[in-house]
Amino acid sequence: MQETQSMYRNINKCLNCKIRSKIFCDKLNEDCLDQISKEVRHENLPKGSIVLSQNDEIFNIFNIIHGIIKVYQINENGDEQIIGFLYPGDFFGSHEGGRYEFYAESITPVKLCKIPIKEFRKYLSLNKELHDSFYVAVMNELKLARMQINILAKYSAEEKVLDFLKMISMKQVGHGQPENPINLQMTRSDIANYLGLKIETVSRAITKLRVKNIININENGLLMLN
Amino acid sequence: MQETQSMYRNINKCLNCKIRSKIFCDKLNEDCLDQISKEVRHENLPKGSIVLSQNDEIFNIFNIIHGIIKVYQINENGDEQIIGFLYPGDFFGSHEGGRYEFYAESITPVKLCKIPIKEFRKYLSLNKELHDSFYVAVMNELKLARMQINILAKYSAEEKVLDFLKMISMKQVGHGQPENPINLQMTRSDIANYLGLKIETVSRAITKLRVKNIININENGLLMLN
DNA sequence: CGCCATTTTGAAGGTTTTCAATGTCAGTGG
DNA sequence: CCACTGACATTGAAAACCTTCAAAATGGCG
Repeated sequence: MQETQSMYRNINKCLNCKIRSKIFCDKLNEDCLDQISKEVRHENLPKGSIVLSQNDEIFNIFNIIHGIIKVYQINENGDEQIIGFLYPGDFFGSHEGGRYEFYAESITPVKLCKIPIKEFRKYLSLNKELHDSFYVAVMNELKLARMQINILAKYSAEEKVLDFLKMISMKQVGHGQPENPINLQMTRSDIANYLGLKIETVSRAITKLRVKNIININENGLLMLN
Repeated sequence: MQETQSMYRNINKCLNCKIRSKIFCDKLNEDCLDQISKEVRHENLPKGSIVLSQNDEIFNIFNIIHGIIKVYQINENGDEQIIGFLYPGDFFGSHEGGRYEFYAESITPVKLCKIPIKEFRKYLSLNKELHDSFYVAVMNELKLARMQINILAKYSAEEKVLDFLKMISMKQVGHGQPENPINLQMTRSDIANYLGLKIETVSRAITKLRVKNIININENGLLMLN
């Protein structure tokens, strides 16, 4: 009886997963979903939780069901460098070499789907579609990294901030939110770090954009005026 | 007779490939190497050749046997952004979505191994080790992209240039050259573009490093004095 | 309400860029 | 053989931009 109930819950967890259509799990058939849902755990974490740490051994990979994660590396000088903000439907935690290559920290309360890497690898080798889908996800990471390179190398502070706002707007759309208003859950400090600027410079850039009527800030949040 | 000779040449091409130990082809057994060597073409191109173009349909992927390739994207503003320099043993040309995501241009005379993507995919799906090896190569690209992000976001012009020199030195070692002297085959303009600086700033940074006795430039090339 | 953390604003200082000129080097033709 | 040319690199000075340091304003939360 309890067994049945447990299985029922498990099936629900993956089969009825809100973000499944957006991720590689979409490639799994009902049987697979049934099986893997016995292995995955859902975790609710408060804002500011370190989900995984650079150089730690990889035991799990994660999908974001709800909330926002910031991803950063500590470089050889001991400086923190943010390399991405992840939204519902994004995954993280798979790296070559057995160890995580960055820190992942929640900047809002989050709900995560935690998949043991060992189980996941099993499904990867069994399911070619899953494998391909996973490859697409990695290539997408690469695409995002190169977008960040383009922003860092080319643009002025004002352009960087504007581009950042557009990117966040797109991320929102990606998980079913409206593109406007833009909900900046991260601090100015995080934005500055991501863009290779100082916090005061980001603040001034936002002010300039406001004065130029490119954006507007009111009680509803930050609005893009195009 | 001619058939035999042709096959013999083909076997030689992959089996005796100078860079095989450094790339995913290393995972193929002799039978596979024999088969695939019938599909690959070796191409010798002069300096300044555009090997592939952003947004073009993908027909081939490439391994570098000899020479140096620069890889760059044209962003929405029409600006060129260099995202990497590739050396013998590096591969390029595989992207998600069926179209190349960057330009690849030789900055020295190059010898390339050109593999039809269709054939390559066939071997990928047949050979799990090859698949894994290929995945490692993609993850390595991601690692390099993130190194570039760290350099672009954090460092001063002088630190950027010094880091660039170290990176090129490592690349040299990676394909069997000594770490010193550093052979800068790319122009100052390319270095500046890669580092998000102007050519004059790169030039000044190199001068500063020379004055500080961190590097030395003589008829042998650029020497790192550590 | 008042505290603390975060954000904004101001002014001075520092670094990089811009514009301009000079220097270097390889290839070409007189 | 040497001057000329064009591409690339270096240097100088002024301007622009970003950072630093300092102070004021804002906003969430006990």
